[in-house]
Amino acid sequence: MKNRADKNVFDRRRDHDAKREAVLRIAAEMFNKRGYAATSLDEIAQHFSISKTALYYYVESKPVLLQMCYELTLNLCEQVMVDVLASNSSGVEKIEAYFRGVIAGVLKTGPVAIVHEFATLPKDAFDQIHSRARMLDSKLAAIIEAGIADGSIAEVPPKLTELILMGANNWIQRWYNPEGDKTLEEVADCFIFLFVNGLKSRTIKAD
Amino acid sequence: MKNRADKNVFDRRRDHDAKREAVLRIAAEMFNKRGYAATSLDEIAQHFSISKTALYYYVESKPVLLQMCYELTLNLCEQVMVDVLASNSSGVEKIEAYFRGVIAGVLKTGPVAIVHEFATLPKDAFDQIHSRARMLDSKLAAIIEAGIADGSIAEVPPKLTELILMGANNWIQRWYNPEGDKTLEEVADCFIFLFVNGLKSRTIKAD
DNA sequence: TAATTTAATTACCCGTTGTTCAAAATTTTC
DNA sequence: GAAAATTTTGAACAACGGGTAATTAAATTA
Repeated sequence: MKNRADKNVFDRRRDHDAKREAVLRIAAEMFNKRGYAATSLDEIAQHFSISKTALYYYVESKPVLLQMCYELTLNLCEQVMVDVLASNSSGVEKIEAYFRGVIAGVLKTGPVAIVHEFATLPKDAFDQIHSRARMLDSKLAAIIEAGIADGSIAEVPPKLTELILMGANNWIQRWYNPEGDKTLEEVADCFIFLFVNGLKSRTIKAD
Repeated sequence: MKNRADKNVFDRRRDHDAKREAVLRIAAEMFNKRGYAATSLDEIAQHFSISKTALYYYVESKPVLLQMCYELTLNLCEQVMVDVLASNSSGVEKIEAYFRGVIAGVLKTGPVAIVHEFATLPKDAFDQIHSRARMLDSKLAAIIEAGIADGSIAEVPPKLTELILMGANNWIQRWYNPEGDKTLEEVADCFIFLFVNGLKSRTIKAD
């Protein structure tokens, strides 16, 4: 469980930003695995073998910590979305590229969207995060609609499909273990295969 | 938000079991939406307009309440699994039947698996719930393996596929709103279509 | 080495929340 | 209507968790 790399960051060299980032990363990880409310600042501090109070040198408050986790994730997702929209590929290909990018990025760099616990955020932060998340949702749904129009995607309800896809994606963070026997690429491949090709075996290749 | 049917249950007629069940149901719902730690007994009590203390007449403790929610869900899922395994249909069909049954049952009758927050359960309860959940997981994976063998399912990694499917399924409880414009059948249909047929549009039908 | 800045700690406050207990209120039974 | 059983409440407790203040320790600069 103990990550020596993270710990060494706190070995008394002055590197405020690096430490803040380390805190953000494992906070996001713990929030994802156990939930925001169930994760105490004490636990986060213990992970670095420092006192709870020391965290306040890097983070304003627990809600703000959550907010920063969200922002890190949203920055990444939005960037992936921009790249995807810039490409002139078909609808399915865009969906595939988006989730591949998000799975690789979010799970690799650590910080992750601690899915939908933003009730405890300060009002203004909540509004901001919430609208950014909804914007991503609607862009994804729009891609699906466009995919149906361009003939690359079957006739599915776009909004519902988007919710299901996001759900499957969000859940990955709960069980994925970097030290496990599955690489990120394998997870992404399986994810994409399931949603694009489906479980059903096909003797006739359509592509 | 207020459910008059639930509330009337508490109008001073003696029906211990009915009241206990009502508590279980909305507790499960709140746990699912907000998370276990983030849901206080006060909030649950307020939903019925009774005092927090009154809950203890029906429930031993908060952890045990969580445990009972899990058990309700596991009972349902295991029953669906038994039915599915009893049928002599192909692998894909079994997968389809399982998720259709679980989506309909779990989301309709209310009580739901408050996904993976069992860290706070009493040790023995934890072990019990955990092993039952893992048993379901492995049975699902086994169905996928069998489906690959019988030729109805494409060559996917069974365990990974199972995790992704379960994730998508678990997440539904977070966003599904019975008062919304989508029926349970529509959700199940979309879910099944995505995983069985995939997003990709197909002019050539393989079945 | 002294002075200053940066980190981290200890001790403490306070609100929330799970839980208990004795007492009150209500319903049922007789 | 009285007595007994069943519900519900209100007050109080203990533990925990977020947050603050004062203090100490370390590291940088000079």
